[in-house]
Amino acid sequence: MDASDPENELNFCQACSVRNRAICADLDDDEIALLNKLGRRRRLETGESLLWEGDEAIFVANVVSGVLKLSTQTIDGREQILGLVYPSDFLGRPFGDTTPYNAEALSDTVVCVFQRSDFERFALEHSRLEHKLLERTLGELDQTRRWMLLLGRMNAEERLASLLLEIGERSVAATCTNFLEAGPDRFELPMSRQQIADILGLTIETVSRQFTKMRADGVIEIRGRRDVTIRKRDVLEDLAA
Amino acid sequence: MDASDPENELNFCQACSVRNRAICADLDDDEIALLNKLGRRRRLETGESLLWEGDEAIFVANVVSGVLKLSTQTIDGREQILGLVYPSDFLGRPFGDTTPYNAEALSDTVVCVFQRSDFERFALEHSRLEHKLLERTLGELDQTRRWMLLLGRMNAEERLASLLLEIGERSVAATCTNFLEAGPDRFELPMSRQQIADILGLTIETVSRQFTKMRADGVIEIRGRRDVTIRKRDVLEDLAA
DNA sequence: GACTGCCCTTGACTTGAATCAATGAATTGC
DNA sequence: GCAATTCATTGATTCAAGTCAAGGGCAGTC
Repeated sequence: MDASDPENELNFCQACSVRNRAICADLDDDEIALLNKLGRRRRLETGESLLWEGDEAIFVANVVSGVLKLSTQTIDGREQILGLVYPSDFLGRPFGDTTPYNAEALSDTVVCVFQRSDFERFALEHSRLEHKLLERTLGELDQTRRWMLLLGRMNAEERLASLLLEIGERSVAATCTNFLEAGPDRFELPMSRQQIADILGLTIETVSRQFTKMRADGVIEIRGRRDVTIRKRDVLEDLAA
Repeated sequence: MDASDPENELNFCQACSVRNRAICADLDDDEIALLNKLGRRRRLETGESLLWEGDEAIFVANVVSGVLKLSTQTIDGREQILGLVYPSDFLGRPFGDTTPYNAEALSDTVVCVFQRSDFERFALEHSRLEHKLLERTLGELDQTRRWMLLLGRMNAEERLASLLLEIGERSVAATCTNFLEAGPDRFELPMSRQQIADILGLTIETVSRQFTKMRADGVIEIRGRRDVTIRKRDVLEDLAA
């Protein structure tokens, strides 16, 4: 048996890298052992989907590593990304019949998956888990609402500035040492220009023009396509306002 | 003592009109009696605020009657309405330090207010309440995310169509018999044109033009400023898509 | 190292919503 | 019952972002 293959570990929770940050954080060893039996690890490759909007809600999951996007679309195919999901974040719709969004891996990803029915039963019996889930859901709601101000009232420049600042924060928080190792001022974009457009409610061309403008103004530096360095954080923060 | 004044009733929960729909619905009589001691009723006049964004989170509340708006704004004053809160809905930010939005009454309103600390203590000890709150928060998150598709990807016509359909549904659900008594096809708008603009991320002029266009197309009928009748529901649903 | 394909960028033009400005209609107060 | 005020509509114009179209550059492959 290969201990480096997460699916083969007998108690993967013990060695879980998000053990102290995910909703399982407050559980004691016995509870963790029980939960461990209910879940299983699953790898997703870049571009692979875990949930489809409108499907019966069968799974819920914790993200162990990687990034996923949550999205929805209009009937005629315009996509809107609803949020990004980083390690230790929770994913899926407990206590509901249908999945309210698509979830697709933006990078190679490992998730810890539970049958929704198993998870719900466990949650109802272990209120500490349910409490953690409540706190997390309330936080997510706050963040989603902040995003509404961006989508409803900000222009293209303000939107991109806000996103860059947020990705900087999140990529540090998610990895503890983000792999470009330069704090929130240097990071790797986890998504394409089109996906950035779908997050910000813009088109790919508008996003590209804003990147060009910010680079021309010396606010950011871009190496390759995805390696971003913030050069004038104060200016960026003013823009995001 | 005047029993019609909610603030003077000894056990207002017993006669509460949202008792079976609010988060208190699953509590037994003993629990209700306890909760009753913690809360107090408060009247708000149209335009009066209950919560201010950024303030320390001191209160949480249930809406008993009336409608409130939740809003936030950019530094330079552009407002975005984050949601409408109807009877039986929950309001405020438990398990968080600061209030994430402004809450203002759109009509004369009665709320059932709790000190956040009291409410949290009660919730932690009564997991049925906490479970209800979790379900409600998850539902709110779903709805907020659906709204992101509107703000990010829909044009003015689609936005107004979506809002009219939603207000129709909500005003029936909230009042059981909405007072114009004609189901989801006739209802009173609980807000001004400016507020509709702030909900939809548009300007008042654009909203007004869309109303005019829908009326000209025979899709809706408007008497006065706020009494709306849906004449061609199918067309409106196609537009909202 | 050139071929291939996919992103991404840039330019030219269009368009939908915002802005600016004026008028009209409803509500409030005197 | 009329003035005052607020709210809503309509028109003219501007502008930011979308659309359409053409290249450019990087990554993988043979």
